[in-house]
Amino acid sequence: MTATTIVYMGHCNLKQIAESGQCFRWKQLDEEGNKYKIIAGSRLLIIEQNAHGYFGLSCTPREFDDIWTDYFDYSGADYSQILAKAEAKGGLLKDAAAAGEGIRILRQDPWEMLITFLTAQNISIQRATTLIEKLCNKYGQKKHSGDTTFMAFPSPDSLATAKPEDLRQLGFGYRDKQIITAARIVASGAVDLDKLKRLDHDTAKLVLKNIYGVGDKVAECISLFGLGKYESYPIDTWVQKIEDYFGHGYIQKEFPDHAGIVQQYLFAYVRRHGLPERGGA
DNA sequence: GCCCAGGAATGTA
DNA sequence: TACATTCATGGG
Repeated sequence: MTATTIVYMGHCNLKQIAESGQCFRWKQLDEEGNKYKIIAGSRLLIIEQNAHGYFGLSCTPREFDDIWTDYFDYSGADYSQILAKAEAKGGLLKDAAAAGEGIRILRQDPWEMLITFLTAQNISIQRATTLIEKLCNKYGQKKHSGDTTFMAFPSPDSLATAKPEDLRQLGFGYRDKQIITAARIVASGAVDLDKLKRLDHDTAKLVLKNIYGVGDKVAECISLFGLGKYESYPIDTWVQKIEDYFGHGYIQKEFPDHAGIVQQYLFAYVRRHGLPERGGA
């Protein structure tokens, strides 16, 4: 990689983030899961995790400061504090913190999150990754970074003019209309996703759910990964079991400002260890 | 062939 | 409010 910049990033584990289900355009480049090609919007970053929290990056120090520190969420939450609080609770929360240590909430483009989680509904993460790659190849713009060529995430304009039958042909199934109508709403300016960042969570969620195909879970994912709202709490089929275990609303009550981060730890736990033995908290 | 995959919209009671 | 059904498709 060219222009190697070495930086320290605490509480960051690339493999953990890559497997956390929030990013669909990370490609593992080595055997161990220490090196990835990341495409975010229309940017590319090669990143490699070395020992003791040091990382090699394919960008200049200035690009790291201007773009990637924000992407990796180094201007927001104090992860060590949240981890410590979860550990102190003991039981499953302690185990979840251990299972999820190193996960960070990536601050991604809300437009990209909208289309990504519309795509990912009711299919496996692996299949969603394949579909999104096809979408970028067909509707994205070709970009260059050094000697590497890559496809940027498609613009709203580009997807707004896509044909339903073409999306079907790619394998999107019934999501074709959802994606095209969402693209048209954003391309027309009827919904300004970036402005949602300045609204409170509940209001932003109402706007999102008003988009055809966006239900509770997808809205929470967009809010968490695209709007940077840590209080968002996506409840999927796995986390639903966790809710049954703790009692409904327990996590959000105990971590009102950071439920989404804890949700990521719990998700990491159930995917690795399966569901906990019995209920009660 | 059957079942599931980090769901959402619609209909029914 | 709480369930049930439908929607497409690929992979195990």
